[in-house]
Amino acid sequence: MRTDRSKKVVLAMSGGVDSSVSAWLLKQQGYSVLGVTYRLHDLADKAVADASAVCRQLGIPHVVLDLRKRFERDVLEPFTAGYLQGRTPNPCVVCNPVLKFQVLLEQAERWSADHIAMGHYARVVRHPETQLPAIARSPAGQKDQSYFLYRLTRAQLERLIFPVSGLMKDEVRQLAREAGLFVSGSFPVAETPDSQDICFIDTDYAHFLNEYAATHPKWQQPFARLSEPGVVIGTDGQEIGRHQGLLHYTPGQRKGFETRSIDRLYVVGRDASANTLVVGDRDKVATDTFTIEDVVFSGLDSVNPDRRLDCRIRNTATATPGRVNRMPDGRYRVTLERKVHAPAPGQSAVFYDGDIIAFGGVISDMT
RNA sequence: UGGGGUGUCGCCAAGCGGUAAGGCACGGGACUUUGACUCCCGCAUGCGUAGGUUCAAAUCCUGCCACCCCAG
Repeated sequence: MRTDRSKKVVLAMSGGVDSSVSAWLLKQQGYSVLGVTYRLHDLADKAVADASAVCRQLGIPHVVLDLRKRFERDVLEPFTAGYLQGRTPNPCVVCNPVLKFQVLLEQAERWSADHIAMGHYARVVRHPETQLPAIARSPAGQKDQSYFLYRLTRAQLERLIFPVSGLMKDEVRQLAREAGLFVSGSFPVAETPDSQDICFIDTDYAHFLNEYAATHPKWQQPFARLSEPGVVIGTDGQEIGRHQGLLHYTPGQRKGFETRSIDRLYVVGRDASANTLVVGDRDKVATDTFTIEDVVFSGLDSVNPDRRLDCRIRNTATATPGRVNRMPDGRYRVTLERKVHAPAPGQSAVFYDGDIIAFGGVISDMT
């Protein structure tokens, strides 16, 4: 007799603590679990081996999907193109809805499962006003990952389960210990390090982009240009130092260039045509207004200019209250109650109604 | 080779006789599923060079070297 669809779930597994404990929890709750591990790039071998070991231990089926082609097309290409346009892209924000969660949905269809699951620290709730499904912040505070999930589609949200959503990170590690989970090489799951930085880069992004460009002829020329050293100027236009190639800088950055100033200086802007880097004092890169585009609504399906919401322009920072106003061209103008440090075109601004994500968009302009 | 000025870490730069501040860069950590920011730690046995004065000199004196400016 076939398992009831409503008790079947497809879970993405990375071999880390969060997804491994998620698998264990789902099984405890009586779900029939299918573990899925993605091969997104060539750094994925360990994840595949580790996830496989956990699945074997839990006695759940495990499939490995080679998504390298899709990942390159849907994540790497836009990421690379974004840097070329002088933006500061956030690959995770794209990868989640377009690839990771979408593939789970596809796999759930194939496996006749009603649910998909991820080991993220976030909750899925319904907004009390609209009854729309939306991501909400995790009670785990510091570890909350809701910011990276604001672009998930309604279809993805409707089926989504976050098994560790009510837990703190150390509680998850404790469960891993109690469950006696091990990854490959008999290394305890509880001791695996937290993931951090871009998953497909093991050096730094500038290094990665140059190598990527080297193997993709169409990118070679433009990236060579972005790697040419040039002049650093102050906001008054005076030359005060040298930079090592505009590719290495993003708004608000303080490091990586040399000046003959005795002050701490931050990247204010880049002039690609003149190959100059403009730097200034910290207050020069703080702003309380900017524009977002490509907006995705979640908990709310529209927004009133009077509505006060909490804005996050990066995952880690505390939120800043503010309002948004729809412009004739479909973009939204953001006005915050306090200045924030260096919002960058290409980065995302996510608006929360309390703990629930109302909507979010991509920063397009600093004005 | 007449006059004036300057030489302290890769870059700025304090110090002005009492035993080398600070900022940037750089290296290492913390933080971080994006870029950044932030926070810790490290970083000149030596102050252009050779002597001298002094209990004690980057700080005073002298020679030399280098660079800059003015006057040729």
